[in-house]
Amino acid sequence: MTRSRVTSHDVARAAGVSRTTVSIVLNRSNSAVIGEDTRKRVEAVAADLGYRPNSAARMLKSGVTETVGLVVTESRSLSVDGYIPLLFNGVGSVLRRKGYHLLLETLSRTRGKNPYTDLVESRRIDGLLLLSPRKDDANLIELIESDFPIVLLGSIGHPMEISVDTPSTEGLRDAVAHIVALGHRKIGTIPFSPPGFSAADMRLSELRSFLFDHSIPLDDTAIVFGDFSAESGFKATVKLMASRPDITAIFAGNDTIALGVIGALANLGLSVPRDVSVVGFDDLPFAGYVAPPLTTVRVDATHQGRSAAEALMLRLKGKPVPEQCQKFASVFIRRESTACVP
Amino acid sequence: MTRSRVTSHDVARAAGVSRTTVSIVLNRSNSAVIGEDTRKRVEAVAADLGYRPNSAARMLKSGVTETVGLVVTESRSLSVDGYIPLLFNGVGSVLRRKGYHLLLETLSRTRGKNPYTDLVESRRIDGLLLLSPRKDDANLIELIESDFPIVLLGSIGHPMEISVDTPSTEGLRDAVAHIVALGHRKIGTIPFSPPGFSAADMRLSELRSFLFDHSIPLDDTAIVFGDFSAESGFKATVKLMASRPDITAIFAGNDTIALGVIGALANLGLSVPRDVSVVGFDDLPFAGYVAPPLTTVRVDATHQGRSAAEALMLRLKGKPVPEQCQKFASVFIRRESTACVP
DNA sequence: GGACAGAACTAACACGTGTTAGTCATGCTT
DNA sequence: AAGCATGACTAACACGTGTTAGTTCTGTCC
Repeated sequence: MTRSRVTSHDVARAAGVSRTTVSIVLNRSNSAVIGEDTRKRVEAVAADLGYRPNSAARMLKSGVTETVGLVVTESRSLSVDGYIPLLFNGVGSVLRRKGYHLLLETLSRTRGKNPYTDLVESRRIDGLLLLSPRKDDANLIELIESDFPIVLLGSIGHPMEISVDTPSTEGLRDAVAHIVALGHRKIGTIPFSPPGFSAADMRLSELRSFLFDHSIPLDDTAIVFGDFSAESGFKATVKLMASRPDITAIFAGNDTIALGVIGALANLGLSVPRDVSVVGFDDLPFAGYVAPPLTTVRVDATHQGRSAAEALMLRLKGKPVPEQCQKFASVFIRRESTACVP
Repeated sequence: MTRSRVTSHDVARAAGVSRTTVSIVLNRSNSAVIGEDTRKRVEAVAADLGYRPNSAARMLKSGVTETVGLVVTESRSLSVDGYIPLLFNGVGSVLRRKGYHLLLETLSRTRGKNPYTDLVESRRIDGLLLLSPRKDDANLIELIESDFPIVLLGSIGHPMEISVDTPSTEGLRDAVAHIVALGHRKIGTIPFSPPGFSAADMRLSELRSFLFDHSIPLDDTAIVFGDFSAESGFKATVKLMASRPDITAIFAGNDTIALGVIGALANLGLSVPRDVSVVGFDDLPFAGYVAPPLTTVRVDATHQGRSAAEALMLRLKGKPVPEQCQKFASVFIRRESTACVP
């Protein structure tokens, strides 16, 4: 199309050898022994002509695309949550090092059938990273059981799955202990997504359970669901404080929501942390630098991305993925958005 | 590898026709007329067998990959700036509709030679979207002049370039007028990146010029460079206020930096907007929901992404890209992070 | 002196597709 | 009745690569 490309045939002719020889030299294959001088000459000519193997031809022949897909469901809303970019960074750094490419697929919920199956069946990718998998995804389960290399970021509890998950347990437990120690008893929460997403569901049930350990109930009036964004945090807080003005501490589903929570409280004339304490989640890069600096639970998104990519690389080589790479501890980070109950 | 795939050959045999007929039917080609009943039969068999054309073979034959590359330089730091995800969203929505795929490439600055040229020369993509291009990028200039389909997000002023840019002019002018009307005369700024990036450079020089129109100088002591992040905004503000405690208004390079600015001011015991006014940039989704809601200059990132993708689609079809699609006005958004000079 | 091993290569196939040129009926015009 | 357009297909090539199964040549061993 744009410019007539230089093929291995051209290199062969220019170097006065056969195309096979060129291929063997450039791929460092040892299916045949090539003399030192010939090898040098071929390499020089290839560099001189600026030869680049056509990736499509190579994929076709070898069946390997050196590409992995990263699928982001629209619900794990790409645009408003600061978590995903960090994850990209982690994934990207590993893939770059391994010479792999990343095919980013954003799903609209409307496309009902076979969302990522297309990628797999058209042989466009060697493996798949899937963000925020859903348990009720029949295509996904089929894909997992077909033994296609796939790594989940977040678990759906399937026995054959390989997942890299960030359970909130430790950090959240410490956060609850911290809040309770400060004297708070009337506690609300704004999960980062509507029910159905495993990570949010798990955080919510863990929160309930840890509070219960301190004999503090978390009833439905204290829960208003958000959707990743600061806007949802703002609106949920307005609703929450209208129905439960007695609340003195709020667990936000993520740091972005926490920003909205603080914004809404300020709008209601309440100061953080003097009147209400706020705990975030994720410890996004901005968390320590806003007003007030966010008390939060750190989940290392970049690390999760790296680990997922590394797990997939292992999987692509047919090697087993060690269990201990699949879980990360979270850590409670105390800053200044929490204080004693007024 | 995983499972022996079903090829067009299999479909042909199962339907009792030739492979050519299968290809013609499924591609709705009109290089030959196929009878209605045959067509139905082929389609039924293909669906039944779950046939998916092998993309590598198709690429090889047609020379079209139906993939575009999106290159993000590391400096336009993916992880800390909320602008890029919005851009992705815009790009993604267009590509999805057109049936294109997105190859995301993150560059590390260290890889000196031919960063994205590889993608192009290995014929892995049909076109390229490049974020934050640099004027001193020799590879880029060569690529543009080779007539490869490439759309820049941000301009480098090359006569042959096609770029989708978001000049800050209108919104920034209004923002300056607003700040001046509030009585501010001692004004500082924290650009979103070190010198060298065209967008940041342009915002800075426009800011200087608009201030000059009101006879207000912007000398070097009032400028501390940031790097997209809230952290950089925080630290730059600490430095700025230490050397110039007389400043009463700060133009932040983007909204994320503005968060850090507000955080730092709070840390210094200064309240926004009572003691110092802060103007953000971009109007990211959280801007209206933080405390205080950010006065900012709106730049529609999603729209920019969409337009860039559409421009590239046109370019790929060999059609001209209309000039008016390549520039967007910015809009001043007044919220509550600005107030009268104390 | 012939067998033989190995070095240094090459001819030819296969990967799965899209497309061009060609075949063979069949019905219609003149 | 000969020509001819048209409908309905198919054989065969090309895309650029990696690889298997040879082929030629040269020096060495019995």
